[in-house]
Amino acid sequence: MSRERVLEAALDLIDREGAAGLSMRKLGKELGVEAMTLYYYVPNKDAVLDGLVELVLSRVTVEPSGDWRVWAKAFAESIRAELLRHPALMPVVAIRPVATPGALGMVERAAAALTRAGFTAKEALHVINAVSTFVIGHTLAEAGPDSPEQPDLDLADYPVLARAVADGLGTPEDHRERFDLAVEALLSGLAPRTPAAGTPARTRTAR
Amino acid sequence: MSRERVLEAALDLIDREGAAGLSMRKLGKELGVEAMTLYYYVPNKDAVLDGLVELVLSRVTVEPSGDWRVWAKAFAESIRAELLRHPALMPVVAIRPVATPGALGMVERAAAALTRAGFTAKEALHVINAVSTFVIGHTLAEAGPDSPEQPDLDLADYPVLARAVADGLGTPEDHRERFDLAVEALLSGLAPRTPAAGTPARTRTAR
DNA sequence: ACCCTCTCTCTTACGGTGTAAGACGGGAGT
DNA sequence: ACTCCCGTCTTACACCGTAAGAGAGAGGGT
Repeated sequence: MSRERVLEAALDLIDREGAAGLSMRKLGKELGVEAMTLYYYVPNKDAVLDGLVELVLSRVTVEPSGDWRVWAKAFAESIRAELLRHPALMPVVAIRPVATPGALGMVERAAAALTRAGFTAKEALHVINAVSTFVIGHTLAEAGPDSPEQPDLDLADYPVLARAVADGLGTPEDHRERFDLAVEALLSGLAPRTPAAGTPARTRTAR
Repeated sequence: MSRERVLEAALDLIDREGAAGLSMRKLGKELGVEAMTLYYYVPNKDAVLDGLVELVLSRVTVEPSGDWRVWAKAFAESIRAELLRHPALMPVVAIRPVATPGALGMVERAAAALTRAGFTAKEALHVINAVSTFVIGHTLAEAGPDSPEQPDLDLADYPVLARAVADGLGTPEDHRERFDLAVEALLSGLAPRTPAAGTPARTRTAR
């Protein structure tokens, strides 16, 4: 028994029964142990949730080399992929900011690479923020509980919407398509404000 | 007493005590009534939450006229503004898809305007999706519970990050700045795929 | 006058939740 | 043998959402 085993079982349970289905008692049962025993390995339920988010996000990869737009897109795709592996965790991820050393390290690496591409430090963080918040927002909508789909009230007196649905809006491939489209749009619109990019910009401060 | 009064009080309570502080019993007390009485006006707690999201989102405005990028940006800003008015509601908003007639009507109007700007119906919905998911993701990060701010472990062995923070990353103005920056980037990167459009720019390079 | 029905509110109760406080067994170290 | 600590369990509390139904009061029909 260990914190890791607890987190692992919790992730399993959430994948299987949804975020609402995770309770300390059930989690204990899963591990053949009484609920209170968990508190020996984990301070409280929130810590479990935080641990899960950290666990999933720690599997995201960034490999900053070459054209920054290329690896940034791969970064975005990596986040989306890891998140989609555990759709039921999305509401949890959405809510909790991650500030673990691991996550910060990743951000730092990406930011450093961006400064090499001509961005200032602050701009670099803006880019990372834009990409990651976008991916979370998008994936939330994609993996979240699908809309109630109320029986017949929302028929087609929304012609444009109806047309789009007929053209395949909402299918899984469509989700991918609109993710690609939007990420590319976002990245293509981002650029170092200082026009002298290409080669690493000279910084005025000693580093 | 009415559904509206219930929702109003619920929003108040959430603004004051956070999303976790909203319980049927407290909400009843707020209205001088027993908890179970609320169930006469509302089928269950989830319906209250849904109602709140709808309520807040119904105050978002779109006025599609002129350059689509201009009103789309205003649209994005309107969403952000309404969401920021009730930060504690963010986690709730993030989780629940809205499919009320009102919301659909808004989407329909925006989509129709976009088709007039040269987008296909599906592309139009993609644009709306990109903008709204982005705004939600971004605002979630902005208004969500701020990071634990663990005492001293995360000092500056993250030089780029430290530099950015020193430059004002994370201040309220910075949030606005990066929102503007990102929305503009996103919009400038979006365009009807079919080049034969009404008014939009015909240059394919990002400005 | 009666009663009936409808609208609204309350009471009681059940099965769940997170977790604080502390008891208990057993192996390790001296 | 005695102590100490580690890991687990028991019990308990305050809270939650809500199912079931009782009861008060108003209003109309006869």
